[in-house]
Amino acid sequence: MSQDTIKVLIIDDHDMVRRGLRAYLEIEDGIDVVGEATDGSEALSAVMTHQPDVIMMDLIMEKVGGIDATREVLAKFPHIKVIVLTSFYDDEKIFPALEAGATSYLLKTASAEDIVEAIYKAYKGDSVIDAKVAGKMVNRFQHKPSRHEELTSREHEVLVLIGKGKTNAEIAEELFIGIKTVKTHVSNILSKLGVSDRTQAAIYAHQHHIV
Amino acid sequence: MSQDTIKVLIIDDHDMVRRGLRAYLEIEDGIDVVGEATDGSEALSAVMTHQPDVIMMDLIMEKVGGIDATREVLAKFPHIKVIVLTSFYDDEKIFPALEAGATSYLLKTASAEDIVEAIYKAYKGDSVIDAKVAGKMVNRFQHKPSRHEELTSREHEVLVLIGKGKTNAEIAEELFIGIKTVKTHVSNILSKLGVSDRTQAAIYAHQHHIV
DNA sequence: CGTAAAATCAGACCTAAGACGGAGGCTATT
DNA sequence: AATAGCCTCCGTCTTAGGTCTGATTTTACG
Repeated sequence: MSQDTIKVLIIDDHDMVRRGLRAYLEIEDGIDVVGEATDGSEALSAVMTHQPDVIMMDLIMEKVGGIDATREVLAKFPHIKVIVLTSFYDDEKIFPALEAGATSYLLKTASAEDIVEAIYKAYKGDSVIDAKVAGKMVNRFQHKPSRHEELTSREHEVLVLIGKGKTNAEIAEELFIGIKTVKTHVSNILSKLGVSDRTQAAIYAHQHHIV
Repeated sequence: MSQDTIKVLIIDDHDMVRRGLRAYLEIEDGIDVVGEATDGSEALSAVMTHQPDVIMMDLIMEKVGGIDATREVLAKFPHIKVIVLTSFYDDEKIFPALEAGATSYLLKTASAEDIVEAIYKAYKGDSVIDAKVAGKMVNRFQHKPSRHEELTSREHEVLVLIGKGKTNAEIAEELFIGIKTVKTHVSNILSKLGVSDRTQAAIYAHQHHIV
């Protein structure tokens, strides 16, 4: 479409960040910031209004998060490139964002050059992944499908209750099963997660946001 | 000192945020951005170099966090006003920051006007606390000193290890004390936190980000 | 229909965890 | 000098947690 200038839409609830980003991008001849939105819920209409080529997307916003917004936008406009630009790099954010179709994943510690470069690359169809984030991705591919995905639904249910600090007796009562059965589930959970007691399982549950 | 212009130092590891902030402040006649730092470790030297009246301080930075930096700076320059400007508003950040001597606490969702106003107020000695943060403070005063602050340093240490999933034996080994002693500490921790077993204590530790 | 996985329960067994009570040494504050 | 809080440790006792082996029933799938 636009051969020379890339139309960029900024979606971020931090006014300050939008300002900073604009400052970066407005001095670039090849880039034109065509609009802004302050929440994922405004994303779709902003996209329709401004017809951007690239979206700079924050992940954590008041109403609708960036991941959902990305999914929505790409469902209707699959040609748009979404660059995630956020402060966080934990597993529970990165992978859903990429699954939702984000092209690149940058951290807000990125420099102006990094960001400008990422936009040009995204426009060409290339991806830029922050080094810290890339490290996480490597782990993901080297190892496991996040062990707890192997849990059966019942085991998952039990793990959630462990994560809430329930005792076996309480779990049994809550699930209308016997304590012996709960113990069986707990044992299976522990070995599947590769941990050695319920406390570590509870920690696992919290670190993986299963609570 | 400076009757008409307030000298402001920005400390934040997000280049973009620094840009945005500068954009806000540079159009203000009464405010002069005299310098920047990208990490808490640079804070002290930057303060000595630029002699600011007000510091805009991010909390989460690579090496030295904003809370420690605030403490350091105020120890040597108690007349400086520190405005915390961050994305987070959980208990474990807010209160330590205020205890460290921060004057105001703003979120990065704040508008230009909010920030400019906060700087003028801070310079006069007034505080500005974001509404969301203020809500947390009210809770704090209505209720409790976040139970775990009653923990002794040793107990806190033990709680951290519980939060890492260690057994009593492992904790004993790691702290060079007897298992019996660990048990005593654990018992005290449980009753102080108002929980009934180590698993709940571990969950508590994670939810309050003491890990 | 046959098979495999999931869910349920049982008994025997062992151990870590936690409660309770008591106690001595250390340090800081008054 | 004395009080108070913290850290350390001991023994005893009870129970919750966890393993292992094994078994029955239900559910799902080809």
